[in-house]
Amino acid sequence: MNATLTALAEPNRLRIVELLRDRPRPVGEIARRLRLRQPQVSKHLRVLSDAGLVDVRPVAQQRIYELRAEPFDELDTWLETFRRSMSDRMDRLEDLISERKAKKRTGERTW
Amino acid sequence: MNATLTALAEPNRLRIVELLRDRPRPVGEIARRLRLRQPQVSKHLRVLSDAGLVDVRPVAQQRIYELRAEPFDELDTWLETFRRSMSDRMDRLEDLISERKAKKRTGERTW
DNA sequence: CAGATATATTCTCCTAGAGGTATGTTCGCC
DNA sequence: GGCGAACATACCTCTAGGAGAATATATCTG
Repeated sequence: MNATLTALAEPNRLRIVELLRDRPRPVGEIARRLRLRQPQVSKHLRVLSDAGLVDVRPVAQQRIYELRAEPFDELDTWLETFRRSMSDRMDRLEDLISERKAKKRTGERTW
Repeated sequence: MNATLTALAEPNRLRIVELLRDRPRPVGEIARRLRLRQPQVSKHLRVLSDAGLVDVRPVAQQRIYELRAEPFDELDTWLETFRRSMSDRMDRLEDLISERKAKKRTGERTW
């Protein structure tokens, strides 16, 4: 989880990931499109690979990098539980507000 | 987007966010629960606040911090488009494989 | 095998940012 | 008004990691 977030937190790595979202690509193409130097791209891809975000597939001298689904699924699951508890809290807050308004109408003391 | 990821990429900040997921809390309580020193917690909360991940609400000398929903919604949207294109690619790959198998059966040359 | 192409690795430099300690600030209470 | 509690800020130190340049490695072509 933290590995995934750390990997994605770097701006150029995020750009790389967004490039790979469309389709798998070789290192050189990524470097050209993002106007980055090849060694930097290789290094960023290394980090993404270590974090399990991408897979490599050699084709001749090229290395085709592509995204792996799992980390994104995990992130999604994590977010899901998040959005759930946050909307729960919202619901409770709204309940509290409705309750308050109701009591106000009857002249009852609120909170 | 990047601000959100950067804020969440720090381990202790992630722990703080997960603590706040349950309910809003004052600084001292966060520090106690996570066994962190108060200044560190304040600094991390500052980062989270600047990134728009939390809101503050003063109550006497306490500052109650709570999560904001928006950044998580954005992350969710971003992830959505991701999962969509990735499963699309999977679908296309599966199509390719089925097609290949079909041609193989008829003796036609594949790829 | 020589040369070209594609990529990875290494080293050095430099900056961002995390932790620690001390201090500032605000509020409540006697 | 003085004291304590809760929090923020400032300053210092130290390390992780990103950028750049040079070099190593692998593979294809002739």
